[in-house]
Amino acid sequence: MAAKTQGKHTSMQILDVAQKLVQTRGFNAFSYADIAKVLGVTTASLHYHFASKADLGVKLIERYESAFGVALARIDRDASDAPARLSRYFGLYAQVLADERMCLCGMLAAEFVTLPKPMQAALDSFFGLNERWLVGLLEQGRAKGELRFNGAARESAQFIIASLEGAMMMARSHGGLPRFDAATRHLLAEFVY
Amino acid sequence: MAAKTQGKHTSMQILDVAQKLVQTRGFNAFSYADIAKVLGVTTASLHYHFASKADLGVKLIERYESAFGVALARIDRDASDAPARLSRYFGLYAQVLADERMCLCGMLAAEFVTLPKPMQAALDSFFGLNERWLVGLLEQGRAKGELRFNGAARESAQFIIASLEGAMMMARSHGGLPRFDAATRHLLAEFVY
DNA sequence: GTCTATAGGTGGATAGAC
DNA sequence: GTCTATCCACCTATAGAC
Repeated sequence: MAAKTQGKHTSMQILDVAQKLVQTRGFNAFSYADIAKVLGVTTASLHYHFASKADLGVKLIERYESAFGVALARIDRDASDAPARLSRYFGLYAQVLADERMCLCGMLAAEFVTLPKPMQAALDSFFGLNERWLVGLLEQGRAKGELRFNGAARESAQFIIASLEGAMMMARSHGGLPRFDAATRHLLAEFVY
Repeated sequence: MAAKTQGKHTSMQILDVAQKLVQTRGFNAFSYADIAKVLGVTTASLHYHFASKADLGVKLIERYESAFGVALARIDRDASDAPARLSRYFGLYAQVLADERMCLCGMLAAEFVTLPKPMQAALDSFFGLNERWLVGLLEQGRAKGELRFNGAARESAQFIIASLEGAMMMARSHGGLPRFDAATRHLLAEFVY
């Protein structure tokens, strides 16, 4: 741990704190002052790193999608059959909820109409990534006889995403992690032979 | 239409406007000024009818739950078999979405941790009503051989509620009514013989 | 019941010193 | 990069006249 880590530090810390705030309270219910309090800096300093709240929001989503992409690649690498991959995919969401957070993009989806356009576009991208990955998994799984579902894979993919986000949202206020786990068992029972 | 409707008017109008605002923007993203603008009154006047925003929020949920209870009773009266009742139940949600609104309580569930305690308690009550009604429907349907599901009815009821709220939330920003309808077809296919 | 006026607070954001 | 100081818009809420 010698050199090589200048500047990155603060921006990353800001994103970490902001992400947690959005995941727990929502984009409209946190302020620069909230972040500043946690990090012991002033709001003016935050504006140096992220000129506007909209800018911060976009960066938040982009980083989240990027990390999600890495996690999906790891699943593809480590798990070979479709049922195992699907189960691991559900596990990604469960991990977030176990930390008492809502999915960043699920929370933002609820606030969608109030968000700046650039954030809406970034959200489209995140859900697009999820959908494409799930569609690939579902089609491959069905072809191999590992998964079952009727109709277009896209419809089932959208249903799975919506159910996961909804289960997360409801679990956070009513039922906790057990309720979410029950939901994923439900989905696995439906899609896995 | 002669006498008999004094005072009720404004309070109801306020609730109507506020409800639409919460359903589209969320509780944290609307203000008394927004309501005042629509109704052509001042914010001071609104505080006469609802002393605080928290008070308004509670009344909003209570009225919503009350209307929901009436709708459920109507379903029980008009539809006799479980599949028809389930389908009608989904239709309640679809109607809300068709007006480009989120379920009032689904939206508030996303904001749960930021809400005043009395609003949280009112939300508990709303979801309790939904759950109990669904549990009754599911158990009766299974007993009659009209519906199929494994395990406790409560788990399936919670799964259905979460899926509906999630599908609504996602449909509002990504996919619209067709996506929600696809989700309900998915659920019907799963639970109905 | 609705108004004017205003209090007291917080929001995001900027200028300029260090 | 971080600070102090500040702007201006908006928020919830109240007092008191009408």
